[in-house]
Amino acid sequence: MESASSWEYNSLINELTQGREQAMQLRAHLNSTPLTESQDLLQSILSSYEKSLSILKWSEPLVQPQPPALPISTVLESSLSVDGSSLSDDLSKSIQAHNECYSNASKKRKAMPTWTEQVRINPHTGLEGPGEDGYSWRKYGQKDILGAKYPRSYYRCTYRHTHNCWANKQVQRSDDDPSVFELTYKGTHTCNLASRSATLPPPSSEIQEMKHDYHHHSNNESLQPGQMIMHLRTNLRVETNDLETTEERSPFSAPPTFSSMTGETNECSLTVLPANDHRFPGTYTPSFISPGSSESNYFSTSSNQMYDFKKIHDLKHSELEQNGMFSTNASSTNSPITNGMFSTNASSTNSPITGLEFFMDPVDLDSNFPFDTTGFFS
DNA sequence: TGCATTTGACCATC
DNA sequence: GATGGTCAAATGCA
Repeated sequence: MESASSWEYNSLINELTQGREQAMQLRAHLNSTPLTESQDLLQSILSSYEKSLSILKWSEPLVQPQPPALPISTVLESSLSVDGSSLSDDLSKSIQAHNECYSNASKKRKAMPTWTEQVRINPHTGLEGPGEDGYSWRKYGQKDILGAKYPRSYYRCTYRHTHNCWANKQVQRSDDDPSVFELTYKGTHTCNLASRSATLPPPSSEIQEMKHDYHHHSNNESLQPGQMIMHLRTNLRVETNDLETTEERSPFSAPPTFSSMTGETNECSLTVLPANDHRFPGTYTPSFISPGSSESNYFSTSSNQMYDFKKIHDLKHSELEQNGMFSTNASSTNSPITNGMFSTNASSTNSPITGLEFFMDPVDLDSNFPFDTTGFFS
């Protein structure tokens, strides 16, 4: 069904695509002369185009049913981690793969959606870990797994009884790389933002232990934000399995790249491995971290709550202001790209992912779109 | 004292 | 019977 809005949508896609192509040409020219600042700026332009295209493509009216929402971090990651010449192709393939995966998964539904993430603890800062998705988890069991070097921990949402939230997750430390944790999420949170604890609980015991070890053996090194971003970009890996349709979830959080699909089991695996792609200087991080001071003033892009971004996206500015989610303060100085930057707050009590930044290019945000970065640079 | 974690036991599935 | 997942009493901590 072709409509005026559809035509406008396509025009917008075309315009953005054209702008991106031109920016990429400019980058090719700039590559011959190492002008770091210009390239950073150019990268931010490209990122903006990619994000816009991603969002537009995901928010396009899809053939029913829509795919389940998947981590927006992976959407953003995908748009940045591919080489500059095939961004659209990769995104299209990802969307197609995701849709196929979803289609397969729908044939064999299980009781709860299940997906897996792999996260790595930063050896120097301990900034990344499985307990840092913004939700409040309560450990209810630990089990030695056959063939696994480390025990598996079982967590459930703290608000299981109070808010009837049946989200679970399992944390399994990797045998091959002890700094890597595999997180298996089962079920989606129904406790939502409003039910989350204002002061988030401490990270998983495994993470605290790891952080202790790392800090003990390291020389109190700390990575600069850019380094942390690159580290995260290099190590972030997200897999999804047996994703279920959840109407409340948004296409904004769909995974961009399905590296593998196992048709027989209807398991869909997503791998986002930026690997050694250093062409993009890390203008994203996958997680928004709670400032820890309010339940409603943060959102995270972690797997279980990617749809939060959509919720925020759907909010009118007035609503955002009323909720105190954002206020204007663009005077951040700790980044080469200062305009329109999200920066995570380092005070989240249960997250070692601190000090990370989420850059937003000016074009992404309405000039009236308020953000409060006041507490982000403490 | 209340809450979170630990850990052995129990249950379900293959 | 083996294994994974969950329960619940015991324990620890602030």
